[in-house]
Amino acid sequence: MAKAEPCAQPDPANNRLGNTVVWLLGRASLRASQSLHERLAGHGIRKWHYAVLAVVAEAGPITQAEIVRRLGIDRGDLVGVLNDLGDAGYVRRAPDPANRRRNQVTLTPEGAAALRRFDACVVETDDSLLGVLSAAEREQLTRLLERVVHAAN
Amino acid sequence: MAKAEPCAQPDPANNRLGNTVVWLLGRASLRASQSLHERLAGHGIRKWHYAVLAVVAEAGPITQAEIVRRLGIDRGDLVGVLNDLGDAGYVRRAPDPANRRRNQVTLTPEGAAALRRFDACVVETDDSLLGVLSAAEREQLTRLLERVVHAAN
DNA sequence: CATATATCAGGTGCACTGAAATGA
DNA sequence: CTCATTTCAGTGAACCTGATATAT
Repeated sequence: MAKAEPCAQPDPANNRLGNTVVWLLGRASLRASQSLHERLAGHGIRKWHYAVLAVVAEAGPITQAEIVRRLGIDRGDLVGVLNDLGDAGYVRRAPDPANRRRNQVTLTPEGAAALRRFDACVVETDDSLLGVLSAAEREQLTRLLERVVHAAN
Repeated sequence: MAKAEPCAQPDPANNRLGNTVVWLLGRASLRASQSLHERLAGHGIRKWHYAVLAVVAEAGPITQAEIVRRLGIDRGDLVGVLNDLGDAGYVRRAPDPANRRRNQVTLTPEGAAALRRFDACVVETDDSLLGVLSAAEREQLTRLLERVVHAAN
């Protein structure tokens, strides 16, 4: 038999960071963000350009305040992103005649076409990040993350 | 019977963001980071102060380059973090006599005591973030994230 | 000479805050 | 007057690059 040492388990007090979800999430998210950033940079956009384009495409004409609520983007940053997307001809921004405080943001056909090109970046990012997981594990991870995110309202 | 519509499944093409791991990771990580940031701010430190303190405690006397390798912290930012930790009396920084290019970073007893106080912040962050998951699911998530992070070397 | 380490300077994307202007 | 919406200005933490000084 071996010595009386208690089994040489990995001491939890000796791996403070690697055992915490907050730390693992940060590292995984950083890698994923970097990967996505590189791919989107090839199209001359950043992550919020893609996200805003996607939510405008899916939620139809939408106000800026509603985009903020759905995406969590900073309200000030959104102004700049919409300026960029407008300059590129991807969206139009017009005051809502029913409530002229609001801006209605609308997707253009050019924006819809561009979004379809950008979609590949996100898919490729997920694929490259999750290559070590089986399809079932990937699905598991997605579901667990969804629940954590939706709970943290 | 209802209309001939095909079952009203959530259209995958109509939820580009919510179905991608890169996006879910980003949102989950942001929430977790904010939670940790608040708690550590109560002790007057930020996340890298904690991480550096932890790795110095666990890896004994260690050089700055090795801290960078283990944590992924920016080499320039590490200089400022070590200045803060040194001013607080939590670590000492001295040139390695065997290789005077290197600095040996050592934990002080005050640093060890402080680290034990800070540990609660990370535990509380994980607990508050993962309250919706069962213990088994929490373990699952940790394992999946570990594999993703370790694969993305 | 080249290499490794530590430091410094600068820039960027992103999250946050407060304040202003406009209109319901 | 209160409230919501948009816009603008400024701040902070984190990540990145390049350059410098020092020692191997």
